[in-house]
Amino acid sequence: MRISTKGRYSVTAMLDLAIHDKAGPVTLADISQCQGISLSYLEQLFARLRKSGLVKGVRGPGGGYRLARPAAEINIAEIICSVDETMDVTRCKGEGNCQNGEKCLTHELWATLSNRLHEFLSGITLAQFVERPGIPELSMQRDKMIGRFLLAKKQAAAINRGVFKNTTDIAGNDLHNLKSN
Amino acid sequence: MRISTKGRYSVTAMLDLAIHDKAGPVTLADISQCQGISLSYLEQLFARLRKSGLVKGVRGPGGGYRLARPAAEINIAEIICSVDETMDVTRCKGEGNCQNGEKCLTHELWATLSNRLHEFLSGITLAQFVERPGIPELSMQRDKMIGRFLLAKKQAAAINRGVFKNTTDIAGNDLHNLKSN
DNA sequence: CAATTCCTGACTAAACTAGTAGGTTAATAA
DNA sequence: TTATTAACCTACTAGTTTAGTCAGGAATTG
Repeated sequence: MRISTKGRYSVTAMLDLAIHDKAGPVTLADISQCQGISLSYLEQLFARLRKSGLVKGVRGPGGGYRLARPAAEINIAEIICSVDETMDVTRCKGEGNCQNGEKCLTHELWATLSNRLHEFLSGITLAQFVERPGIPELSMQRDKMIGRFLLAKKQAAAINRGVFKNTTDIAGNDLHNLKSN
Repeated sequence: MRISTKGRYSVTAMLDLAIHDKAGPVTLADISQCQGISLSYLEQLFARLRKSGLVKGVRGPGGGYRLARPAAEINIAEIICSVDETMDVTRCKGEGNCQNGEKCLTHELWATLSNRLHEFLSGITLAQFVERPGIPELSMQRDKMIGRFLLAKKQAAAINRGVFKNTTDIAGNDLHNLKSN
């Protein structure tokens, strides 16, 4: 496991998705502007997130990205691993021949530490962050302030088209069961 | 906080130091050979560890590196931070102006996660790993197997010179109070 | 004295980061 | 139907970091 800016960008973007998940897809252009990350770079990161089955893209106007699973079922370790391909844990590459055909001790110790770190990050879900008290209100307030009108517009349009009639999208997770690309 | 191979190398090397601390200084050449890390690269890493006050060097024949403090007082986060200079946590660099003069939400969330990670790694000491059952025995056994005779020789020589008479070096931590470079 | 080992600085190939550029494809709105 | 939107894809790139080499100097020991 390795944690760099790449992983941080991805976690940040995924949190953004999780916060706005109920309002429909979030465009990369939106995230790019809000978080100060270049659009093309975001596209590269999201290509990996998509391949890992963490997000799904919705094309066309009103499209964007949304979580492929409920926020409660996505943990931080997954996100980081999908963009920062795990670095080789040991020098001997599993062969374990660094000490006369046996694994040397420190490798084993490091592997243990590495596992513990992974377990720790696996235990933290996106939902845990989004559901902290005050976050939804703050989020909505700030989106209005900065000009994320797109989401509001999209949501209104969707309601007009009757999109929300047959799903519980606005309230939660049912949409996650729909088929994707 | 960022975790890369650099940090892994350092943690691995520090664990090696901790394991052999009772037998006296460990040479970088030793670690280099055992862990498969180039000597000069190790020297660069140890320059930082030394500046951070985590290790101290002992020059001359029979010299090497040893922990500057007892293994129980050195945690993993310190080691990683001393070689992998902490990356900037947020885009707005503490100015918090990324959303109309306010910190944007995800930055705050990421900062929280980052802190939790740091706390987690701070809570793990070198001693916790070294003192796991069976480690000292395994360590000694393997050192003999692979040809870490240097340590044995050094230790014998030290005993002959009476080095261990006035300290509890062979048993523990008293040597840590001696002055260094 | 010679050998050992830390210590320092300059240099470098390869990899990674963070982006740019220039498209194509699918869905929606006019 | 046509224009627009936004995902999706590929190739390229300046700058940084990684992981290392090389060449020497300084302290300590035998």
